[in-house]
Amino acid sequence: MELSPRYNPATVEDKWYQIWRERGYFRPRPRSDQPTFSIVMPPPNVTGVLHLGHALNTTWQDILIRYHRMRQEPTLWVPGTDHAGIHTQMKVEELLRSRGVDRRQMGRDAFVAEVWRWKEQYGGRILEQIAKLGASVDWDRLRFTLDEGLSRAVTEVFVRLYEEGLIYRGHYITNWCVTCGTALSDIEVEHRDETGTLTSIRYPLASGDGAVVVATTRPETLLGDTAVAVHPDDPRYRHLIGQTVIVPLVGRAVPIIADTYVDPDFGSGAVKVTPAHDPNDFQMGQRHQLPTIAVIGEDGRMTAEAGAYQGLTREAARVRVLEDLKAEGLVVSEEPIDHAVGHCEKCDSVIEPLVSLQWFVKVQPLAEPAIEAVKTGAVRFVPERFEKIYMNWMENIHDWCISRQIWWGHRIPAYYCQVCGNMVVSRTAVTECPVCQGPMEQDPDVLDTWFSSALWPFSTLGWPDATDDLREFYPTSVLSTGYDIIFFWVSRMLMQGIHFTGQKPFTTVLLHGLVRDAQGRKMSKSLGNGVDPLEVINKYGADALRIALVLGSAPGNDYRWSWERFEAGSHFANKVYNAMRFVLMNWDGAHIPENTPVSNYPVDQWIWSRLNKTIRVITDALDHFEFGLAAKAIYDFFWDDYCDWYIEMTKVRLKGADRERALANLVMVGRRALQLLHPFMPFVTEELYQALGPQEESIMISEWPAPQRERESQEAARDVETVQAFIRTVRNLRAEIRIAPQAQVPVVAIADDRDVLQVWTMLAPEIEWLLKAKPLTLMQKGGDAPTRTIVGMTNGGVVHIPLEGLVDVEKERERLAALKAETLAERQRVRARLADAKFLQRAPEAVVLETQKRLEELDARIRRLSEREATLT
RNA sequence: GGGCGGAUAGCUCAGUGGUAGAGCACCUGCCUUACAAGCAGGGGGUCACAGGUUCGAACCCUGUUUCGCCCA
Repeated sequence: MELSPRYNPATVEDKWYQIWRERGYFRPRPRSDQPTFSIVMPPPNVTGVLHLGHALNTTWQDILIRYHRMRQEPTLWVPGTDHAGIHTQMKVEELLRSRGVDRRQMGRDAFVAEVWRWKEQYGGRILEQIAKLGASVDWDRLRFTLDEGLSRAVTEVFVRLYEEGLIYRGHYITNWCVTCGTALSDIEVEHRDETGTLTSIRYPLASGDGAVVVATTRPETLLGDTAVAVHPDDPRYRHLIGQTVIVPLVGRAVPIIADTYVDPDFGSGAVKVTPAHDPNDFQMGQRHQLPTIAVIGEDGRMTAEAGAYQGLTREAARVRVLEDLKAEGLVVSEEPIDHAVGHCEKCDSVIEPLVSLQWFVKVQPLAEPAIEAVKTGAVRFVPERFEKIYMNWMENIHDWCISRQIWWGHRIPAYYCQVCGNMVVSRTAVTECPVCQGPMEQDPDVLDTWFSSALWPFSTLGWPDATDDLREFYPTSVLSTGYDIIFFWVSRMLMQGIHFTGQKPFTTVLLHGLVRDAQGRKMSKSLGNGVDPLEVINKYGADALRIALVLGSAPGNDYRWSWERFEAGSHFANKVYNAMRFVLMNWDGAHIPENTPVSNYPVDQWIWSRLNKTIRVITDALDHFEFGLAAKAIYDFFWDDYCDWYIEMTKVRLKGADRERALANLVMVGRRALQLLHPFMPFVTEELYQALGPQEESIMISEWPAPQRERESQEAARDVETVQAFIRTVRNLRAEIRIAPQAQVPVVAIADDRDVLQVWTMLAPEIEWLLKAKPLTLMQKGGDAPTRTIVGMTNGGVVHIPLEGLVDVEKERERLAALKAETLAERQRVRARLADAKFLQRAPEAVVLETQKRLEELDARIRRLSEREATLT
């Protein structure tokens, strides 16, 4: 077989992805009584472009999916995209604006049609990118949150919640984005500390008898003040409660009220109350039946209620109000203050709390079972610590504002009579008022995008219909996502899933961290510190990207990307490729059946021991979502054990009579190594597995390897380790005296006893081969020790490299002395430990035995060193 | 203010009661025909600090410092 010495991922990856897809491997195998394994992919935004965070998450999921598929479980991974309401609308609006078109001119229907056109054209991009990663998703089950079926689920949920009294409509204060022109939920607001000015303003008492000073960071809202509040127990103000003050500039007489919300230690201990523009003031307003006067409008400008200030932006109004207050001598003080300011998650403008008519979900009744599910362990977070974060949030949850004043999304299924105002919430369109037969119009608002995402685990499987998919694959097994959307998404899926299906939507919540740059900064467009995964794939291949993302990643931990990591990944892909290329160059292609007789050759038994252990480690790690550990285990096995030792040791047998047996084991172990590696690096492993004469049509559907104890031997493993130590010792000596690796050199080794000699002798061909040791003389202690040599200590004996005429006796003596000092120091430590009665008494027997063995070896080494020193001439 | 996480080799990070690890970087020698995207060898760490528990602590507990995140 002709193979290039360099692995070229580009020629391999697309080919295999297409074949897998055509052959239907991504679809779940037919039903059986076996438990199924299923994941619904977190739907990326249709506007999205793949970034490293997606790549990491997709890789993790694909690893799990491929692993479970190889375990022969019916396995399903559902792909899809999210319509991403505000986000997509903004994007298309921007596009239209560049063409000089405003959406309001177009009208709703034309605009929505435009967004659909955009979606059809670009919405599939991110899916193609996910395919490039090798994601083995079932494309036949591709879903979109605005699909007909999913929209039906959304309507059904809305109507049912409404009927159950868990959805209501009303005038409440909500977070309003003046730029996006819509209400937002609490979690869509990002609070950031900013330095503002705390202005203390004097409000004269109506009695003319003095004044009350209040402090505020938003003087412009004073125009809408309808009270001043103090703490009921504050002795400074107790006598004023119930009195009236005059709001400056507007001259409005408002009461002084008592409310425990007021913090007596903040500012003057008295606060102005603006129910229309502050959530806490709104609450106080409700408690005290205060009027609500909106002085700031939905466009962020002052309303008619603001009188002379009407039409000014809120920022300009702040300046003017301050000027006017100063002119009247009412400003007592101004001092800088750090305080949290809310910003729109999407557009970053400062959020304006406003009172408006919105739809809300009453969350608490839904939250309770969702809390319970995590408490009882029915749903588990990985890593566990996020359960606390989830609980904390859920136990303090607020009602959820779900209406958005935009056009792209699921329209609220509420209809209003244009004549009598009657409202109907309905699964189907209502055109005629059931009360007065007047014309009905649907609510213009759409639902929060997360409302539909919350249904994703069951809506994608066909709910509300009782489909086979639901029966078979719901609850899903794992939900893998970033810890940053636990509140937005995970909590809501749990609530809705349990409420509507009676079952948890998933068993495990697997959380990955943020992907950051090498300096630990978040990736952002403005910093330009991100990297396009496609660029990495083009440069190094998807396999390299995947293994680099997984090596050293752990649930919940942030990941720092760097080109070096990707490069290391591509080196490994190349290593794997070349190892198999070596096997293929030697192998004539003859069938090597899986029931090939067990080899009793120690090196073969050793590699099987290593392989079996690796299988156990990887399997256990994957079962516990320890991707980094699993990847490390196969990486180390492949590179260190299989390549650096097994292949190298096997080369000598490939030249001799034992060639067939060596090859058979090379191939069999190689196949299994590829299988273990397949979930991590699907493409290169398939390419090579096919070349190695597969037992199955594809590695993807081959059976996950099980340890084969009959092929391993603990004794052989120990013997090979003894020889490895021998080889390392000699290599060390050779390096020290600068003997070129390919230069032949005589080696004389003296074993302490017959057992050691036997082990060495048994593997003499490998020793000779790997060390270029010629002649290799193995003997037992007692004969004539060679002179004029340099020596090294190894387990059970001493090795000599004779250097007739080249040995500097003085230098060698120094070297030996240093070595001996080191060994003595170590023996001292080990002896001290063994002299401790408590250690002997309390440490596990195995540890004690190991320590004793170690002391014996150290004793032996010191003996050998002394003997050598004595004979050095 | 409350909570969470990190602090381990020059850099990025694994490890998690029993002799400190990897990748990259560095030094030395090698194109030893699978791989120079490689091989062999090497240097480099009071595992943030202080106490405690333990026969034994990088690992468990307490506190401190410091960086970061989330919530209010």
